[in-house]
Amino acid sequence: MCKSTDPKRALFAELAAVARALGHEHRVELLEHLAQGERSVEALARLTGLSMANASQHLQQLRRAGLLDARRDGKFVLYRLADDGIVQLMSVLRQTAERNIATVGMLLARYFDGRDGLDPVGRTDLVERAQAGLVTVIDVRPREEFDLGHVPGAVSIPLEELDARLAEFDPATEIVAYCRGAYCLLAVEAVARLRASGFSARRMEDGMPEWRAAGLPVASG
Amino acid sequence: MCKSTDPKRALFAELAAVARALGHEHRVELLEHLAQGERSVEALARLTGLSMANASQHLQQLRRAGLLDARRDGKFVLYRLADDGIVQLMSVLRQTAERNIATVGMLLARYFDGRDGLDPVGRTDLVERAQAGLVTVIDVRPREEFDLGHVPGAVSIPLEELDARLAEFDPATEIVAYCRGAYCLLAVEAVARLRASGFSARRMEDGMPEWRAAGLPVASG
DNA sequence: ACATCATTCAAGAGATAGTTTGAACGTATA
DNA sequence: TATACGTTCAAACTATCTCTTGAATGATGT
Repeated sequence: MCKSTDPKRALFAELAAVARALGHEHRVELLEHLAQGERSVEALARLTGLSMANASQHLQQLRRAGLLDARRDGKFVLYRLADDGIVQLMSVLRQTAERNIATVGMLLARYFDGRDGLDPVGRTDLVERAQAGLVTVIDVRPREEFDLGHVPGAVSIPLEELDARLAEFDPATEIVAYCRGAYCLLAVEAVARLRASGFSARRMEDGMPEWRAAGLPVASG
Repeated sequence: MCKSTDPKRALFAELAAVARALGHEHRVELLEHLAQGERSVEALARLTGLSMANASQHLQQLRRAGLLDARRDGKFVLYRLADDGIVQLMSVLRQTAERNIATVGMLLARYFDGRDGLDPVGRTDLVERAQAGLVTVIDVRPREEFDLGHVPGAVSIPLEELDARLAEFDPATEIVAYCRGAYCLLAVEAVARLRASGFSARRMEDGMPEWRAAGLPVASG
């Protein structure tokens, strides 16, 4: 049998260490730049907007994980990918992210689609108008995110349930949809589908994080 | 809003979020078990030695990253991989780790050393050769895992039963054993015992999760 | 209703990671 | 030798992650 418990754990730890090295936005960005060729710390710091010390530390972390090699050339230290396979790793990671995170796939697929040219609804007064029954506010994020906090009076309708639940809406009332925020297009998609079904629908500006940051009331549970 | 100052940054952040979900030893181990099929929290906690609460939290983290789906069945919550592509992601991650981290290579070498130095059998053609009677394929995982899906034509012989069932084998036919995957040593152990008993035996490359991910036929029940 | 079991939640202590700051190190040019 | 510049180091603060504990939730069976 897998008398492997010990060594297996060690292998899992190594895999996790490599994954953890990829687990920071700045390091992903650095790798993306390095995929195009050797770069100095200074060049990378400039490209990413990081401080030199910060960039240097992230690069060393990537090197410790075996993802980068470094060599000295004059006063510069040049970093490069340790292996072409790392490009493949990034590529598979991106595929997984695109399959699994609605945000990414929709961002890439429909960003320039012009589906949402119309003006979004502002945050102010939305709660009062919702509670007065003048508009229906729907939260199209996954239900777990709704549970963690949502606009008071909003109804949770994850995007995948939307088509099945069109009957719940009053055709005479305008629908306002919102989602995660800056880069999330769930609400854009929801508005497009609602309009295609004949409803009056608009998108709320930004999303939940901005709502929260604006100090507006948040309901939960 | 969905219009971004920098959509690239958002993409990097999503990639990093997925990678970070893989960036912990326990979560890698959980994924490795889930690659075999659906499992309850209790089963995973037992398999990994984690407390229920801890296992639950790691599983929820993986689900939030889009790597797992969960469904309720009676009093159990069953988790499974959200996508077969995740097996590929793990596989590429493993390749990178093995290429780049000396310790991984050393660990693997130490474990397979002397027991299974010889080349494993590839997946291709294995089904035809098995059905033509040219080889005997045995599945040495526990029977529950066999029932959830196995290589067509394979015989279920959990490792504990192997010694008692040696008489079932034709000494003239080569035996190919497989188990859970790259880190599972069930098949290595089986091959070692079969060879010690005078049979011609080899290991199949990887295991069931990779077989499934390769789109090859899977028998069940 | 009640008890039971699997799972999740909530809160807190302890550990780890990220960023900034300023100083130290190495290499090149004056 | 002295100076400039790219890079790294060290320390400190903050934020985030991990794990444990004990209670709450949800489904099942008596």
